[in-house]
Amino acid sequence: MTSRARLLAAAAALFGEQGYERTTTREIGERAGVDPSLIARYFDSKAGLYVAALHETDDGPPADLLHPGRLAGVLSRLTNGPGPVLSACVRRYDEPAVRLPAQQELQRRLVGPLAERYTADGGDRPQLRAEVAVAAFAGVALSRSAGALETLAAAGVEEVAELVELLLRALTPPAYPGAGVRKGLGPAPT
Amino acid sequence: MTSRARLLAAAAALFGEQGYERTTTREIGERAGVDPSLIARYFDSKAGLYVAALHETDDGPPADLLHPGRLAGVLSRLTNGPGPVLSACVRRYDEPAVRLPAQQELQRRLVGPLAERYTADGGDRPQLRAEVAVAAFAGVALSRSAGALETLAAAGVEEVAELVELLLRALTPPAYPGAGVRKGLGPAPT
DNA sequence: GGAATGTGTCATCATTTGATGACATCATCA
DNA sequence: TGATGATGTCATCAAATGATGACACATTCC
Repeated sequence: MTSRARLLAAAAALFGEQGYERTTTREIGERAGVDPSLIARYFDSKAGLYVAALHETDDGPPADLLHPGRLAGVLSRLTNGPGPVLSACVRRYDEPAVRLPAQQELQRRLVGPLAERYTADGGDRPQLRAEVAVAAFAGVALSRSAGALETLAAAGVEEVAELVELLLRALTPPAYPGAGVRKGLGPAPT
Repeated sequence: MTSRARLLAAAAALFGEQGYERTTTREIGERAGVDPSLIARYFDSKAGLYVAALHETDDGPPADLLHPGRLAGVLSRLTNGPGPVLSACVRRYDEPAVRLPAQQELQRRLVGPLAERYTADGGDRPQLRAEVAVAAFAGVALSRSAGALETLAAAGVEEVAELVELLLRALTPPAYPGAGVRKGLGPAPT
């Protein structure tokens, strides 16, 4: 594997585990087995490497979080760390060169698909509900990997996914008070 | 106001706005109008000041997040920033001297009361559900102040509180699939 | 008055971090 | 062979940051 690719992989992993600011270029170089100065050569700067690494963790076409199995899939993929995209949801990045691309990825991968589903289901403010849903999901996923909530951190992926699914479904229009009819929600989770 | 108190207030504000790591002692000193070296005198270290500031933002006896009005209250108090306690939920603090106290405050102020309510309501794993609820709430609150989710950041407190209440209520036992009976949940939010 | 204690001011240190440039090494190709 | 460009190695810089100690000033108390 080329040094450039090694740097990219190491950066994606470390940014995902620790976030942008707490990851140092020296650390990236060490994990990649590559001199850190090569970061400047191939990506200009740490911020450039971050942006490049963002697309590295991309896993195919974005799927709805409520798509069967997707929730558990995303959760289990985050056992090694929160991932750069979800971190961007909660953190305040000072450098715009970092914040903007992360924001776009967030919208494209998670918020967008959910907003489509909510729109299709009808009801008010689908975009807002989608963002609340993603924010809540991010909170759970990040808390789980942060470890401050011990029971949550120790719980299994299945268990957590089940509860989060309840959360996300609560935001679909039928759950609004007064709208009593529940659409088909698929089989009840075990 | 004494210099010590000024430092404490400035620290509580800045730690809340930016988190622990991104807040520098010089910044705290500047906002407090006090020489940063006094931090070492009164609180030993930056970590010591953080722990002291944690209790500074304490607002009376901890109340259940589902207590009427409390949700909007907490949310509106966070307009200036996420607050140190919620940040601790999602972030991975390396220094144990910082992580442990923050973790305790989190449990005492937010998770504990919710767990009590969930326990009283019956159902499985009240502690886990309480932690998921707090994590989801933290995600929404932090995302709102982080600004990466634009619609959420622009939405009013009332609107957001209403949606978050839906989330939290979805975790009470009656919302589990198969348990169709809804207990009295109080008046439906407007 | 004078010691003692508390409080504020300043200079400075050691470390970390992102970035840069000089130089060596190697591959490709004419 | 020798030139050219890509790639790797190393030393080093400038800035930021937490921490520390020396010193001055004030207040209190005997």
